[in-house]
Amino acid sequence: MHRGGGGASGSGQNAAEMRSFNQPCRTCPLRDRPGLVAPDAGQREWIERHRAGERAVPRGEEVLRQGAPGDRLFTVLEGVLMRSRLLEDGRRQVVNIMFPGDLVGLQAAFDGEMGHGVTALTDTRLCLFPRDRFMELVTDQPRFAYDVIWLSAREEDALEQHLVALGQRPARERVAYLALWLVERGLQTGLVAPDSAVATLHVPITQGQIADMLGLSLVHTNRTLQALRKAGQVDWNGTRIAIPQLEAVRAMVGFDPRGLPKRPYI
Amino acid sequence: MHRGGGGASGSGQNAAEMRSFNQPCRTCPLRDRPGLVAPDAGQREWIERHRAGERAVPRGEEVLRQGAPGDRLFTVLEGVLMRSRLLEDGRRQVVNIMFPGDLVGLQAAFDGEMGHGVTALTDTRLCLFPRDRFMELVTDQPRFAYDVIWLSAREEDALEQHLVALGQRPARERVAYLALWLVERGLQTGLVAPDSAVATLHVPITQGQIADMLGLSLVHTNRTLQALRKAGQVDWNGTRIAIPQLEAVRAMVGFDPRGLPKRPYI
DNA sequence: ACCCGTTTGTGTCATTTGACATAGCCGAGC
DNA sequence: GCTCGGCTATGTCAAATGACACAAACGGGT
Repeated sequence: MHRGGGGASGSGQNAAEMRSFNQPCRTCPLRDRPGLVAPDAGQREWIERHRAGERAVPRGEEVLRQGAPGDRLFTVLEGVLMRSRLLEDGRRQVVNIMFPGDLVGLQAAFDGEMGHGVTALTDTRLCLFPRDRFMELVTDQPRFAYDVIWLSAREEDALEQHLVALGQRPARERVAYLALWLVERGLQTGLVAPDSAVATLHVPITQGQIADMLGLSLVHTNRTLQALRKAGQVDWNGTRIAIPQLEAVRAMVGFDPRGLPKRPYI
Repeated sequence: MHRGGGGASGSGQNAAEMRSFNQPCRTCPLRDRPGLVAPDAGQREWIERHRAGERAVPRGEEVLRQGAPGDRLFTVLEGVLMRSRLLEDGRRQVVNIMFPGDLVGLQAAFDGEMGHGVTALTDTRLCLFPRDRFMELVTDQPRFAYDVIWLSAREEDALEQHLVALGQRPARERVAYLALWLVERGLQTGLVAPDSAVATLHVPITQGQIADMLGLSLVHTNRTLQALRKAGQVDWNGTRIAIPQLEAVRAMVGFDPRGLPKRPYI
């Protein structure tokens, strides 16, 4: 993990640490998110029939462990999570960051086993579907099939963008890219105020996690963050990403505004 | 593209360079591939009704151009293709390599516009679906929806693996990883003889393309290839990837045998 | 057989990034 | 208020990788 240094943490998580409860879809916190299209009443009814309630996961907790059986799927209702893969020797790659509305665990639903772990970066609420019931939903209701494919395609697109960043961008651009990507996702999901002078996303992410996402060493990540801060381009401390000149950073990173259609969710 | 050097190519491709023809699904070349599960007669009938014939694309030709309208999808019937993204300034990231049975163009079917280009590495045959007809197929026939989601999940998994390679592996491991990944895909799709003493895949890939896939410079890629060759681990020339000790390389790369379930196709 | 553009190979040097060591900081728990 | 562990910061040095320049091999077209 982030090239030496750092502790293993490990964190003895178990299902008991999640609180479980149930709210009707009518009151789903996703309903008013600006970048999301809410399902209609008919769809909500189907969802309510197939889901298995909600889970609250506190910040830092592992939601799904790599290698665990892929017997459930989640929609993120509230909060931000991190998806990461561990190598045999302890190196870690953070693969993507998940925002409200995102569907988590799809790949393992076929593989049988989670290829990556999922950890809550903030306190989080999740909407749980047992695998089999989810599959019923998808095969019985074409509209959901369509939406799942839609979400899949978007997730794939995000991974492609990250791949480009890792493959082609030097450290500075890479960090700026990630900051921008996160803020844009925040804008989409209503976590970033669209009108404030400086676009700002509040999420606690350590420099070690940034390093593990961007394939940089912890030390170099630290120095790059400072350079960007001094240059006034990106101000990223442990809990807050601020991008003073959004347009300038968009230009540096070659931001593609195509990435902002309204997203469905389930 | 591969950090300076190299030519732009460009290649004046147009639809006229593809030959178009039609074969019944009964004779689809994918039917006997070892790692694929063929659709049954009922499914074939639906596919035949929705597809718009085949295309033959010669090696080197661009099948889909980045930025083009995403109004069609392909299943790869024969051959190997490359999916890549161009940055504004000419840098290029090869995102993935597509094998027989893979579905191409799904993401653009929603975005409206191709986020990446697709180029044939070998002479290729494709099975074409107009976007709208494909969507009908998926929404009318749950079985297809399931398979498309399955393929999506697998593609996502592949991109995650590549992401790990770019983020966490040094050049040598990276190249070995890619060689292994390609050979395993070849085994799965019947392009690599499973019983031969040395696992070998015949695909013309230039060192520049390898560099652009792994985020290495052309020169460094060249040197790394030579090192691996001298070490007897991977023998990769422009047209042929041979892995003398498959197990040794699998160990070096931490190969996860979970990745080899039979794949559906459409 | 010849030409010419592409691809591969090699030497030398510059730059980026990583490693290690250490110090300051900050929040959680006693 | 103190201690402790993880996080952030900084200095110095080493290693991996990239840049440039050029030569040799290859391959397709005339």
